[in-house]
Amino acid sequence: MLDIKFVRSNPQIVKEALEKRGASINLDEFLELDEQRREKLAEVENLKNRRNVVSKEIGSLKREGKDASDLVEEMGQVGENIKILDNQVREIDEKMESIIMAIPNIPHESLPIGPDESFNRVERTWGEPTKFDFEPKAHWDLGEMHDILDFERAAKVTGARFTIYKGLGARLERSLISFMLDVHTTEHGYTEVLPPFMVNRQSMTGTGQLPKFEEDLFKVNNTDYFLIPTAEVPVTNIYKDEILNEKDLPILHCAYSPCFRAEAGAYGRDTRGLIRQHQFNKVELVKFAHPENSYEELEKLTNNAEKILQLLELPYRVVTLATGDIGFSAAKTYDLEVWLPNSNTYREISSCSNFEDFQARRANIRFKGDKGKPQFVHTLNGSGLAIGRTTAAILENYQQEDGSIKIPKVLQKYMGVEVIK
RNA sequence: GGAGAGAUGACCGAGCGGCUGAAGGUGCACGCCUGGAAAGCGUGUGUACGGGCAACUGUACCGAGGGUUCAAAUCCCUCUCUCUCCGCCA
Repeated sequence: MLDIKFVRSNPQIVKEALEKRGASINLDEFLELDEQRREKLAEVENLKNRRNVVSKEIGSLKREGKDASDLVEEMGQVGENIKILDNQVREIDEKMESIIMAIPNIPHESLPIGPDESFNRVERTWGEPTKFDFEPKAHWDLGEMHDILDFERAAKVTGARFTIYKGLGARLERSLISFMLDVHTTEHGYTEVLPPFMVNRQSMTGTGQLPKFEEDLFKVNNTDYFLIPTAEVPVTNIYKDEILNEKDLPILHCAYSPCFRAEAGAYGRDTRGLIRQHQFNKVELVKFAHPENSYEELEKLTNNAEKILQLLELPYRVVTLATGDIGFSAAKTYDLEVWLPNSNTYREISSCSNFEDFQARRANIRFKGDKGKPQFVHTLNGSGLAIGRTTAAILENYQQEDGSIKIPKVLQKYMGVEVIK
């Protein structure tokens, strides 16, 4: 969420930011409530002060054995008034809360401005789109050909948008998980975490999935738990309500988890293959950074994710999301897009974002140095990478004319074979 | 699932109706001491919100939410979490 003081003193900046995003929020109502709240607060605090002072008087009078019944009676009335005002303040608080929790983050000034993804800016391209002197097959066809991906039986076991990995397919998926975690922990300095795959409502609110996007989540029946849509949620919330030591920043975590997404509103899109599933695997990178250098940390994090694609020798490009395409909680996002030969296009395989203090304020994650007050940390995260889409990219980019699939050099020791045929 | 114990500041830990924002300790910061360090000594050290240019000041906060009371960390109720024992179990 945004800083209420900032909203109060810079309403124009906030309005412009919301406009760039294409979000509509009734900010004036919020500001009006804020004013009302402060009035009521002053009133009730005066009464409470009176109560505190008089209660002490009553105490000393009683100790001296004197009569205090006048004061007691007066305080009875004051107590009633306090109760009424407290309720009014709470009502206003709730209204303000529901408004500010629905306000998205303010986009960073470096973003291209525009209403949709066509305004995204390509920053750089690595490698060349893979060339074939035959018609490249789709990864779902390759998967079924080698009997390593089974979509039909998964539909029988569960439903649409689920996959059974089999044999070397399962092994490829597992190899990618291990490979990515190994690179990030040994070469990039991240500490591995294996978090819970379900979280409570508070955690979902902390990172910004709730209250606005409940329909995108799977909720576990008879509990208040949700299946995580990304490891970002449990890992970011590790330090919820904590004050970190400034010296420990930045804190770097990487985590493997399955991800569960309802994909509401995606009917008919990407219905074939591994691209859009209700359950997929992902290795996530999460950082807790000092506000002074969080944008440098974003560059590094993006580079860390890119490194995986480079080691796998998969062609990709880096794109800065435009103001209208960026996620609710993010201030700036780089998408990494991998080349998929069969669809003849780049597809998102990682999304690396700086949330600044937006999530930290919601989840109450702060740091403190030797001097000075606690401040909110900046949180960042990025996929490093989405495993299912990586598998798809490998199948399509590494396919041979006879349908066999070469295994990228760095994966061969994990796979135990050099080719799937 | 059954029985019991507990949740207090960065951390440990006292307090169990009013004089407690909270003893004591640890940690941390600053100063003294030292050639330098350790030890020792001294001083300081909560958060949020409101008001004030500021010094400062008001309110709230002792797991969360309700209640009793003139007054609650302290009494009552509900919930959450942690620990111990029993049962069950990968």
